[in-house]
Amino acid sequence: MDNIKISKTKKVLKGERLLSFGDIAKFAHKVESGCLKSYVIDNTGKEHILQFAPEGWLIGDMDSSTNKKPSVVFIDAIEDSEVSFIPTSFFEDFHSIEKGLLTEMSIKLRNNLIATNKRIISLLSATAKERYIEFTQTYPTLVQRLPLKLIASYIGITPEYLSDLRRKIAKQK
Amino acid sequence: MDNIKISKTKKVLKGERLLSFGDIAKFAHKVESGCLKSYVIDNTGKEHILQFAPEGWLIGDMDSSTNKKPSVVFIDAIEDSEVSFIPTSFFEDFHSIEKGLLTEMSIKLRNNLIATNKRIISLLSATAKERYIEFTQTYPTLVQRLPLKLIASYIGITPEYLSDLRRKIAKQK
DNA sequence: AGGAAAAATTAAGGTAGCTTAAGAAATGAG
DNA sequence: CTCATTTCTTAAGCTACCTTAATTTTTCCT
Repeated sequence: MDNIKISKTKKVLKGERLLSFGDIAKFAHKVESGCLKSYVIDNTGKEHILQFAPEGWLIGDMDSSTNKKPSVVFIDAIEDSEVSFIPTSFFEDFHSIEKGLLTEMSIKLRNNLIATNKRIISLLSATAKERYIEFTQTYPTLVQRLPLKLIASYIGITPEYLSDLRRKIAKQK
Repeated sequence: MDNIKISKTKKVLKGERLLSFGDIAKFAHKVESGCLKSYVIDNTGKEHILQFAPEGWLIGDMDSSTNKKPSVVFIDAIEDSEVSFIPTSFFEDFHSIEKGLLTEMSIKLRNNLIATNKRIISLLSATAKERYIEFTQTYPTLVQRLPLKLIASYIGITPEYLSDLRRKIAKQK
């Protein structure tokens, strides 16, 4: 959260892991520079990206940190990054949080929920092509910055099929 | 929210609509009895269910009510229900909300976000069969109560294909 | 600059899940 | 109880998207 100054920032290199499957998340992270991703790995070994976190974004596993459960997600740096570590104990008990901060948190939770719901709508009701176009419109800066295979993973298709789609989209112009 | 007593409850009949595409949501709803659904309709005219709200649940379109946008979702009663109407003005400005209620809301937002994230994981990384089994385990009472075609819509498949899956699941026992 | 690694493309063949359509079963209204 | 409506099932043919694998292009490292 913007108000939390208690955490030091740390440099992490591309490829470094901040949370692993099975861990109980002790920190959330605010990205100061660079970019992180959170993702799951399915039965067949394939990676599915839940979130990208470029500068200014928060990332973590709320289920693990809130409920002290082993995490089902991984969090890795996908660029060299500077990241602050926010102890999850900090917002464990909402009752003990000062009102201003709680308000700020609620707004973030609400916005996050709205965004997450949009993604569900998209996954349920749009084709792969539509989801790709939507992604490029919603996150134009990420499109320029991230490998296509990560974008494919985020929108729920294979890199090969995304490549096909891009060719078709380019052709029809 | 549990604390909000200001809203009267109203009976709504199966099939009645509480929110339509294009409306700006003026109310959220707490279901006292019965069941509601929220859903979108895609380009091809197909319905995709975002949420079921049986007794005790809240339902609404947060994006529309927060941002005063025309809604992209519909909310209908799927059983005869008793529903309370919570004016969205009530939680429009988080700063003006009393601390206890804000805490309660934050916890609900957080839990909702955790659940919503699980659904994204499921949509990205599980097969239709796995999603169906997951649904029956997560919402056993809804499975007994709802038409299968609504469950199919929620997990993102057609009723015909769900029927196939159920036959295969039954056979392999 | 040069070689290795990562990312992207292309193409052929495959499958999960969809479409259409028709019939059977269950539910509901009068 | 009966007719109408909704739900569920079955099956055949189809398509969006996947798998595998090979090639090209780009990026990265020293």
